Amino acid sequence: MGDRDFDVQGFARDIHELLVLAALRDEAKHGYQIALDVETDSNGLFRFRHGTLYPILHRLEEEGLVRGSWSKGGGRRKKVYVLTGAGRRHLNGETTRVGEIVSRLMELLRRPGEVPA
Amino acid sequence: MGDRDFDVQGFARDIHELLVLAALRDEAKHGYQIALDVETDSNGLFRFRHGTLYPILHRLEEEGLVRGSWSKGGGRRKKVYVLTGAGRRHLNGETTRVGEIVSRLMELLRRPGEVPA
DNA sequence: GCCCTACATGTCGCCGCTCGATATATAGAG
DNA sequence: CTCTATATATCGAGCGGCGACATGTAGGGC
Repeated sequence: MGDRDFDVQGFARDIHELLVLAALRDEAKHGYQIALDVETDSNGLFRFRHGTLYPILHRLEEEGLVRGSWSKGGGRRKKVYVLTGAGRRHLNGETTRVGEIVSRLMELLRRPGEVPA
Repeated sequence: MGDRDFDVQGFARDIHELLVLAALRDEAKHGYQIALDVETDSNGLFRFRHGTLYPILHRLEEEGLVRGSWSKGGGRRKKVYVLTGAGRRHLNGETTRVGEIVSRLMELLRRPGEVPA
């Protein structure tokens, strides 16, 4: 089991990384688009400031979880990212792990004390 | 609605604060005991380093969510904390809020690829 | 009596991360 | 030709956790 212990800082970072990977699950997108989509899909709950987003994208690319390429089509210069195989596996695996952690967390927080409901 | 947007840093901090408040839900405890209990209750998943725990306790006391008093009984000097009314309300309210956030998060992360028409 | 470990609390500096500010550049509207 | 939205990038400030350091006590083994 993934019983390695929990790192709060890494957890916050992971949430952002996973939101990016999830946004790329179905189609390739450039950074700005990812930010817009995450905000739309979450009804404004989750949002990326660009000072946060771009460094994350660079990090993910370095780790081989996404691959970016500059689109040279006549329009604006955009760096389009696609999910790699490793990225997709990471997304699935970490989603499961995060799901287990939050489920255990909520269990502790909601535990109604000595009186079992 | 609680549609104010999401702060990752505050979220990580809140998790630690809520774990402390939850540990105090049923009985008053001193800091060291809180650390041991959280670790035990979570099977080692969540743990507090004391360099993290004590500052949090001080912060919670300043905010009036817990009240601490030095136990003078013959034993070691311990600062015993009890949950205040405000602390209990905070625990319940924030637990609900965190629950909603993680539920929306997992929804986004687990969303099976939209089947493109 | 003495040492060593577990208990118990506290502070401080480093590091990693987010965020706002700043910079640069282009497309399209008016 | 200016103004705004698009689009990417970097840097400094600030926040928060973590490891290290500091301090002191209780109790068991010898």
